[in-house]
Amino acid sequence: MTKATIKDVAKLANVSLKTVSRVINNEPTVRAAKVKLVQDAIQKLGYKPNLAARNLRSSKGYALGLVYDNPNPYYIIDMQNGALSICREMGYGLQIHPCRSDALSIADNLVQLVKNNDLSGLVIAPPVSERADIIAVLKANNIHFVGIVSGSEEDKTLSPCMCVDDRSASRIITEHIISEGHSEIAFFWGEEVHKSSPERYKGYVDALQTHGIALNEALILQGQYSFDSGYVNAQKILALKHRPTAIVCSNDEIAAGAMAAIKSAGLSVPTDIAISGFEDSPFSRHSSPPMTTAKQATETIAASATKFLINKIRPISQEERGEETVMIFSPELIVRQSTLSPSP
Amino acid sequence: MTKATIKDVAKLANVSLKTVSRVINNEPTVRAAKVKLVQDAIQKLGYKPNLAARNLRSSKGYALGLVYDNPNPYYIIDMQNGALSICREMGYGLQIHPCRSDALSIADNLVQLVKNNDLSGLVIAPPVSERADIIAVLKANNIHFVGIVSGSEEDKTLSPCMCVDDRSASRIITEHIISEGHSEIAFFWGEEVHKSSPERYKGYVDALQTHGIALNEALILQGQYSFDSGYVNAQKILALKHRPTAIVCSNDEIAAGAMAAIKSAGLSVPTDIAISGFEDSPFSRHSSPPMTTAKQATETIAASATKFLINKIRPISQEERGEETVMIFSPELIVRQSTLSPSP
DNA sequence: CCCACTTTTGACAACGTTATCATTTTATTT
DNA sequence: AAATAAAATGATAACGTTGTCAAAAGTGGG
Repeated sequence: MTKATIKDVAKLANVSLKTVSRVINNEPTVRAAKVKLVQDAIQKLGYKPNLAARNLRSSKGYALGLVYDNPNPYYIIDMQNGALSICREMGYGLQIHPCRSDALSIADNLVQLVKNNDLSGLVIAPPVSERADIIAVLKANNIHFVGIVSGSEEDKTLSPCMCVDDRSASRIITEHIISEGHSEIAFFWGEEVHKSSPERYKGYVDALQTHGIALNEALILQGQYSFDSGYVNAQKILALKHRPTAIVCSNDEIAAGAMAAIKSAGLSVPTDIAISGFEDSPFSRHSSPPMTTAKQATETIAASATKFLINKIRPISQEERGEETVMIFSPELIVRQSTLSPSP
Repeated sequence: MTKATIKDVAKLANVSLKTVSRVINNEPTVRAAKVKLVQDAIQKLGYKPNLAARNLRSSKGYALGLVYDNPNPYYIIDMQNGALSICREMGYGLQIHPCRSDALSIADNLVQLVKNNDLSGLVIAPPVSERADIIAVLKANNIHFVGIVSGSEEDKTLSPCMCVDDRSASRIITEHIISEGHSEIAFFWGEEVHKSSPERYKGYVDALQTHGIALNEALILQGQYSFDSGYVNAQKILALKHRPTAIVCSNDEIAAGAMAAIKSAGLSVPTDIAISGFEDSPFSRHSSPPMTTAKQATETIAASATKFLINKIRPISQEERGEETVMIFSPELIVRQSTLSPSP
């Protein structure tokens, strides 16, 4: 009773072990009548296949791995939830694997991870997904994976991947700001290791060019994806003799930092300086004023990536299959007060 | 080369399969000389045990599950990282399992989860860990687990568990506020399903009693662990003809909401009303003014829980063992401007 | 109704490990 | 040095599933 095996099921259904196995894996070559017999027996015994045995014989793994190196908990959680929703649907477990993408040994670590935990594949978030060397090692070791990356075209190299079109989104944000009457617009970078940051920068540049606004190097500041970075950079901007009237920030945290700096200098957002973020973190809605930002459908993207990966891994069951290797997702502009010029 | 097995190792080391197995599982009854032989062979071949085979034969699982139902990403991430640090050290994988603690089927789901994914045990965060019915089912199904709960004594029932002493921490926060000269102090609850909230309430009451301050029902408001709840409740408080001079909030998000409401009513924190939170979320440091709060060592707690669980699961290897069934952790008071009365 | 052909089925080996228990080696006692 | 106990080792049988391949059962054409 504690543990029904295929043997028990076979006995009860009066068929061979192999036939039961066939039914379980719904192989097509079993007569309908027997299928029913077996299924009833399975039902009656409450039989559950033994994972270990199955994996041993078929050399398949236990779960998928989710690899990331990202300081933003909101982002990670969305990612996890997206991946998990599909894993559950498909009967996979999900193991998480945060890591430092700048560690030297990371590629080997990932290979180890897969072997040691018998994972069937990896879903890899940026920026790990954007490191060509790591990807190469994975491919060399025949590890199934799918990456989530920033960027729209060029990087077919990194396939298979899900792409987030940060560039367009950033362009759209910037154009929104321009349409609010600004022409002196600063840009705050995040880390360069995250490819999203250069992409977002490109989008900013695109928008300026389209509207014939010249780039002003003095208004473009390097930094990290952090509150403090935004704070510090905003102070620098405030110290300029000729201040910009808007700042496009690479993410919400930077924007929050910038906003704090501006307020503590006695100025106001958006009247004195307009601010935009990127990511739509919960706090962007709660800041005062609420923050204009771009919302990535992180959960959806992670879900798509996971679905793609599982399809890739699975013994091509009939129709499913044939999804694209590269899918593109476009973040959505969310306009809030932090960029809305008071009506004249 | 692709895959070395025990057999290969045995051949190279010129010993039997079983001896190799013994070395791998460091069983004590192998002569040092042979151990060395075998280890060298393992080294040379780059041998890695096959998880599936091992699990099949020994009917053990190879990953732990982390179960939680908590809307706070910072908390979850800390939990995950704490658990993961130990898992890695001990060679376990970690599967995550967020869930709705109010779902009826949750206990069964957990049992399924363990069976389907061959998990060796569960680390369970509140509030799931606090539901006696779920715990009972787990015990009935012989599933190894450890819970993380709020509360200091009474609940030996829920053992094995790691306890967070929310009550004392809340008392300490409240006493700090009293020592700043307040005596009209409101309290904002979180959800009652989280046992942390009643515990924190008790701590608040303890402090008032100790200092001979009478409880004022009008200042005690139900709510949820959310920004909006804090906002709404603060508005209610502000509408009172006799306003309190401080609010003790059940967590940081509530506090952030309350702070926002107070500011948008044109009042100031802490001059008009002092505010305290609980949890030390990153944004509590970045709010203006920065927020007094209590910091839970979430990562440490999760790590301890995980270590405990693994010790429990493992074939008692010599010395290790004998940890307590109930461990208590005390959050630490962090004083920031939101409760500091301006010096007179 | 028989033969060739396709579909369905089952017997048995195999996956890589650990458990059991008998055997050999080493240590201890007399 | 023999006898006995203790420790170390190995041969072989599991664990529960799927892969292989041959046998059995249908199907159709003549």
